Amino acid sequence: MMRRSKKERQQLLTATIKENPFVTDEELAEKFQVSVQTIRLDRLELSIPELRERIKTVAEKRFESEVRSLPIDEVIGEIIDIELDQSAISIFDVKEEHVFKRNQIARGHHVFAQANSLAVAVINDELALTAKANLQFKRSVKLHERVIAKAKVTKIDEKTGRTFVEVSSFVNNELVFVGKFEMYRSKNL
Amino acid sequence: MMRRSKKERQQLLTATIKENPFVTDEELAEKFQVSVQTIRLDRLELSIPELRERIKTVAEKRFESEVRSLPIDEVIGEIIDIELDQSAISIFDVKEEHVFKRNQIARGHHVFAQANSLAVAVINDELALTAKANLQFKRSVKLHERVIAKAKVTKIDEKTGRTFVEVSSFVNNELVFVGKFEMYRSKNL
DNA sequence: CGAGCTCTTATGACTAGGTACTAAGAGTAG
DNA sequence: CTACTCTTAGTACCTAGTCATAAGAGCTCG
Repeated sequence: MMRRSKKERQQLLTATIKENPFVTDEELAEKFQVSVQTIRLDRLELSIPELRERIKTVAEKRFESEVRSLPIDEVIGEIIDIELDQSAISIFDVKEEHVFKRNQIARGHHVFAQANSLAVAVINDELALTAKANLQFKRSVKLHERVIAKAKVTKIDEKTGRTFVEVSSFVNNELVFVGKFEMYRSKNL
Repeated sequence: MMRRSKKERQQLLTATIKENPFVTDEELAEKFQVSVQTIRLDRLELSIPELRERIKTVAEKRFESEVRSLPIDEVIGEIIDIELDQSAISIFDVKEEHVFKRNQIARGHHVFAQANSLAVAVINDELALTAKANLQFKRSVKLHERVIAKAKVTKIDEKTGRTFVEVSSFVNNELVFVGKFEMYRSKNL
């Protein structure tokens, strides 16, 4: 890489670090064919923190998002009340990561996921899977709204164990979603 | 925290670091009421790397998963073919994070999410939302399986713009999921 | 032409959070 | 009593920096 003007170098520097925060001053000096000191002055001017600070920031963000995405692994939304094989209630706060950037409307699959995982959770069995579902998205859910999903077990087929769950989701008492789920369970009752 | 035996301390040490990799030897020494050297000997014995290495690892993992979770923000699964307002195909590889730990079966909402986001994507409009959906989970999808979802636009209501999309998902040519979506779009045609 | 300016490079002292190694003391078991 | 484990201490060294100071090169303005 040939030598460039200060301005040009600093622009490239910013871009380079943004793309790969794991790069050291020495590597950058090599890349831009300037001294390490120059790179440090550049970072100072551009308020770019040192390597270890950058790495730490990246790691911390991962740790934060880890916590956030962990419940996704089990139940979407927080279950606040449950009576197995009868009913359950969960709440789900719509955050930035759940909406379309363009219009701040929650993606359908998140609303569905809350309802679906509540339908799974309400079933008193180790294995519960969704067999069929009938969904109606009544109105769109927006960023920062709190969705309260209420599941009610409407019928359990005594022979097959097929369980029918109806989930209604509300935002401020307004119905936003209704889902009828037919659930499969491993053990018969 | 009172002093414990070496074994006990090392177990707690492992747990502590696992829970919070950002802790320094000095903080650990304080916590366990031993010298910093003892902590270092412990880490050596337990093959626990130093703070900066730990942080780096966390950061690197985030960087890897960044790439993986980025498309999640837009479309679940990778779109490999699309003809707007006609049809679309996407593939979705089922990974650890998509399955129930207990039985390695993919959670329904991931299969739904792939289909739903494909239904959204196929629509030639800035704003497309799911109004209704009818789902059938034909058989369970397991870890490491590759789901190929095919969406077909079956009808577009010329007045309202309501668009009907049928999505069929396959694993090795075997039908695993069918979804009928009624989609809402902002602009009439 | 020289003074002042920016830019670059160098140097030295210091920092955090370590590694690697040596040494020494306390307590315990055989 | 000796041998061993465990713990603590201290030293030299490392990386990837910070901060401050100094000096030289190249340009521009009067």
